[in-house]
Amino acid sequence: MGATKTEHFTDYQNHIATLSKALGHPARVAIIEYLMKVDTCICGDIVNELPLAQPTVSQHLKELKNAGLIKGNIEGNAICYCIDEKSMTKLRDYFANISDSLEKKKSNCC
Amino acid sequence: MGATKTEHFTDYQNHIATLSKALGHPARVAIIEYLMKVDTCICGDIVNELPLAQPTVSQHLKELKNAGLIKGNIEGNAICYCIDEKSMTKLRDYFANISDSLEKKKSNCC
DNA sequence: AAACTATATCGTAATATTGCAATATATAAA
DNA sequence: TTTATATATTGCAATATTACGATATAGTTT
Repeated sequence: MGATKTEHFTDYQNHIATLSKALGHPARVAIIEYLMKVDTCICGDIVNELPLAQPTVSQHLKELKNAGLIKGNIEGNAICYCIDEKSMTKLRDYFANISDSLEKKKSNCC
Repeated sequence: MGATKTEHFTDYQNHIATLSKALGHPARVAIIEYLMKVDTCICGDIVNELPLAQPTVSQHLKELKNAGLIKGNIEGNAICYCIDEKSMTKLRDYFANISDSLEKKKSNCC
């Protein structure tokens, strides 16, 4: 026990969970917001933007990358991280679909 | 160490993280999908829909409720859970905003 | 009241996450 | 080549999450 029983759920459910989980930490939300703000993906200095030590930031970046939310390219001395548009589209579509369905239903029982 | 340093981040970042984290487990994604499917919120039997023991499901429901993703009303013997529309709207808006901004930028450096 | 049903809580074991100091790696600049 | 800079990895302690058996709670039915 202790480990998530991923094998009992569908690939889609696991995928949405993986993407959501990656954003389930304020530091990682902050990283995404910083990547949005800088506009370009040529960006070092993510560490200086966050109130966390360098190894901790590196670890959060790795998790975002593993989940597929960001991409990273080696760019000389620094590394160029940027948001993976596809994953954001996937999340947008998922929640848009739920939101739209709820609006149509208007089952106001709660 | 070990605990998330929420105090260093904005309320908004923490809120998005809380909502995302709640969906960061396939069982909780499955619960949301079930609540969408049944259409009405008069629904017991969530336990029978999931491949997990009753206490585990109860715990997942509690987490979804704490995060504000679902609401629960006592309905006689059973409990009526349903999706909290506001939180889904919030997530939709958040990801729609990111997705739209990325499309406009088209900074195809990665 | 007693039995049944649905959900919650407690206690606990297994596992995962968070955070950071120390250290490694790799490119750039001098 | 040495030094500086940026990022990654390792190792470890503190804390959180996941899962479930046992048990509690609360309403329903008989």
